Amino acid sequence: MIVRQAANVLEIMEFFAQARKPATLAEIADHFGWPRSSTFNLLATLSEKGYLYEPRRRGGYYPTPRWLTLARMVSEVEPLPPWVHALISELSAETGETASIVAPSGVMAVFIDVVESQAPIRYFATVGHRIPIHASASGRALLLQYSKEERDQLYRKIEFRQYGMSTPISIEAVEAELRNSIARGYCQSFGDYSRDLAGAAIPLPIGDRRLSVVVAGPEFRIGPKVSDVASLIARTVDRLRPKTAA
Amino acid sequence: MIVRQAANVLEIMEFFAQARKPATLAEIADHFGWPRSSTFNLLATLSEKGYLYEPRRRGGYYPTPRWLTLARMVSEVEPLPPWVHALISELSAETGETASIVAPSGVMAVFIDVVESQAPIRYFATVGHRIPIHASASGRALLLQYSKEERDQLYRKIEFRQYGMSTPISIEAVEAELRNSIARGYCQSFGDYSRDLAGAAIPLPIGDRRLSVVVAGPEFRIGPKVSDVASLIARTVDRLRPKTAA
DNA sequence: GCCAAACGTACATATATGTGAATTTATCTG
DNA sequence: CAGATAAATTCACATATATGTACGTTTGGC
Repeated sequence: MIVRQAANVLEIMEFFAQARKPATLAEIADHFGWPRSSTFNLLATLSEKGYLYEPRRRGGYYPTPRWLTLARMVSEVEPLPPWVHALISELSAETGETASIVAPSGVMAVFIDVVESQAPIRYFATVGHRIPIHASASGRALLLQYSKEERDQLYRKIEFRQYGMSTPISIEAVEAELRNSIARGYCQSFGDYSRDLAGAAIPLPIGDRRLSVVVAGPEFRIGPKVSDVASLIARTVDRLRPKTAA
Repeated sequence: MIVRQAANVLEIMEFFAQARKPATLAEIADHFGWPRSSTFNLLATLSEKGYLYEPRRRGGYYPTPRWLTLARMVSEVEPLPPWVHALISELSAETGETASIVAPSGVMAVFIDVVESQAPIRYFATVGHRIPIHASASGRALLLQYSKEERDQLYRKIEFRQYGMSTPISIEAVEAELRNSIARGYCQSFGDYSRDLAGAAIPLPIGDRRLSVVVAGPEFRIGPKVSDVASLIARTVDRLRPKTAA
């Protein structure tokens, strides 16, 4: 069950991140198609808790810096080493595609750092974006770091659906693709989950964290050069990763 | 009306900001005394939206860096000029008390930047903290920047309550205190709202934003030296504020 | 390797909550 | 400056939602 008002808080936050300016109750209510009265209650709650304020008289609401304070406190724990962000910046610059760091979350894979392509046609991903772990290059690069038992446990929770033509729709199909990936030296996906989207990924264990790096973009651009992209990723990781790292 | 599940999202976020480590469903449910089933729904919602993930197998939930991404986007708009944070850092260091920047929000005043005292007994305030605008030194320093008409409009919404012995409980009392503040050259408060708490504040208009600076601490420490603190604030502002500023 | 205890998940139902209509308050216009 | 218009707020009621209960799953102890 989805908790509506919890989701609404996030929607409001995303709204302000886009709008980048204060918004009145009416504007927010209209934007989301919410009743004014409900919007009033929500905004009042967020204000009361110190997360929204009215910077100018009658100038509407805006988030307080409290979000930033909290987000910083939370993100200071186990921050990604700086070379990891440098890695995807460089990969994105070199390939012209979107490069990301991905972490596991149950049966899903979550983007935890993203550098977007600058191309007009590009893979649009954001931090927090989620994709099925078994139906994506980056996800399978995570699965490669699991033991067989761990994978088996996961498989039981996965609901196999045919997202695209090449989606693996059985445990055996996933395991086969994992074996191929090992042989190939990297993971790849061609529209497994999102149409027209292709990507190359490799595992990126950091400390005891199981992460992966992925470069993804439209199939017609990535397709011809997957293996080049994959080896670029591998070489760049080799170069940037501190030699002493665990 | 307070929207419970909206507030709960914030509580969870604050919980993680304190805990600074992943927490399982059970831990979170127990911490707040929430039913497991409700907690499950909430966590599922936050996960689905990409704000929570499970970094390790069976290692519990933790916020994704998405919070940070959004908070940054939001806070990049009209950031406080760097000298403003330097101002309160210096004031806190010099006085040993908590120094803050405060903004108006309806009948309340909100802390938008805080440097906390290092003293064992200190004023504990955080960004997002709210106090009644009429019953605080910093709030009245905001009111001084309002026109009489604007103040009158505000007064109608204020619910005058006797928070402490010196709380102004009428429009006339507030106006009188504002006159005193002008004569004195700064605003002060002795337990107007919080017991044993005293502070000195002055207006700090920045661009078209009406802000104020306040130094606050326990009455026994601040009391004897309010006017010294106030003039220190004024001098420091004069020194740090760019001369060309609007 | 088994058992027990803890944890995570699904679902029907009572209830807290979101909503539409009405009221008050503020802003715009001529 | 008054009348009109739009926004913000309040409140009672129907309904969507949080929860108690029950079930399945995982883990750690022996």
